[in-house]
Amino acid sequence: MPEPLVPPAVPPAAAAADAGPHLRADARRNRAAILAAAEEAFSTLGPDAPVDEIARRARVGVGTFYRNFPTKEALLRAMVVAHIEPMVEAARAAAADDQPGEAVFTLLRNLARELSAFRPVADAVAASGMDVHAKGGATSDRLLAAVDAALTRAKQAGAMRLDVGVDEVAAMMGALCMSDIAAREPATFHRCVDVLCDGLRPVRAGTPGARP
Amino acid sequence: MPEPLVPPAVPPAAAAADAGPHLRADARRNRAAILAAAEEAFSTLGPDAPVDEIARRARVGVGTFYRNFPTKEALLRAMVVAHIEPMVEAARAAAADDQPGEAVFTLLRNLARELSAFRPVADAVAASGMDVHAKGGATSDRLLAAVDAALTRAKQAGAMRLDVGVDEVAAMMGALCMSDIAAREPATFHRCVDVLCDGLRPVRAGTPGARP
DNA sequence: CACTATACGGAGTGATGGTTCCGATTGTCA
DNA sequence: TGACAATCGGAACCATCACTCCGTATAGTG
Repeated sequence: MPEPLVPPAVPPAAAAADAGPHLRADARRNRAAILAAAEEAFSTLGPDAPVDEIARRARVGVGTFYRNFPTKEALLRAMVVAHIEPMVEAARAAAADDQPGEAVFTLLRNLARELSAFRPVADAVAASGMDVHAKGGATSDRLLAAVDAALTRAKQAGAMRLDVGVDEVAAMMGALCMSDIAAREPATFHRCVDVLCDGLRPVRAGTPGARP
Repeated sequence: MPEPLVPPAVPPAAAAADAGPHLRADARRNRAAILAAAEEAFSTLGPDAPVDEIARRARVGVGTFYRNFPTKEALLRAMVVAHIEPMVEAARAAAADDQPGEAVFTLLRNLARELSAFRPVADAVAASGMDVHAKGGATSDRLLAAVDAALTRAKQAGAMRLDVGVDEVAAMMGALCMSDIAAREPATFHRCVDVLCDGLRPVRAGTPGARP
């Protein structure tokens, strides 16, 4: 629990990208610009896009960068939560859906899309030494838990085979979305996601297998 | 074509890690030591292990490093072919096997093992800018072709569903083996490979789905 | 065993990138 | 509107890293 206590009576301040309690208008604008620029820079320039370049794209000096994020790692952490939070929401919604069967599969397809958008950031995180399973642990655990809940409900509804767990699903989804196939061959990528989803459905006798 | 002409009548010199035609004994030893050290360094220190560190682990000066490999990229290329060549062999053997059905699946399991050993190198290649689909293109294309042949024979033998191609198989195998699940959770990883293989078998009516 | 071509080691170089510092600028409140 | 405090910009700093150079050591040969 990083937040100590007494959140200063400004509960839902900025949903955009949770900044501190009371930033000056330009500061807030700059912070958002930096986040957007970083997103673009990592996508375009690869996992180790320089800070100077990110600042340049945000039309901001490096000084401003380091006032908003004490270190490059801090920026990455912020980007991670910005990406993962919506996924957690989606997973929770799917777990609460009253048609759990189809909900998981649409969830998985949505996660596939968002995870592959997340890839450049994940690569940057990996390249910068800090490993996700220590730093972002809390966040990614929450995602796993939410997905697990959705899977469980789908199993209860008989829409999913029982002999695969979150670990396997997460591993395969993660692997697929972090691979460069997602960016390079969208068509093949979607085929793979579909195959994966098909593979999660319970094996029914008499299912016609191959399409012509 | 970097080699001009007149290879000095020493055709099959070194199979270990194709060095030049006639190196002095210590030079040859050092080259091998560097390759081994690099393997270890990339595994331990991550994709951008410094050249100095590789040389140190090989108990060799940086000068020696650069005499054996004109550039870090050259080292990476050498490592790539060193990894991929045996896989090509294995794939060809599988394609020539007289039991194509089971041969593909053991091939895939072996490839899974060797691909995950290859991962640190692949990451280093990716991190160093040069992308595999241009530089190592020739080599990886040969691997793809060999695997394709094996798949085709398996399909002819009726051991594999017809509606997936090399692209899908390569994408999923690559994704799975390049993900960190292989290193972090070997058990889960093997489960996933098994699931993938199962998914490639033709869908037979009446197959009992979930194990208890 | 002596001699020479070849290989060795590691200090030095230039470039790149993360981080700091401080004078100039600008938003905000009285 | 005026003044203060917070923010801005970017030059400067330091560490890291790929790569070069050159004096020294050694393998291979007659």
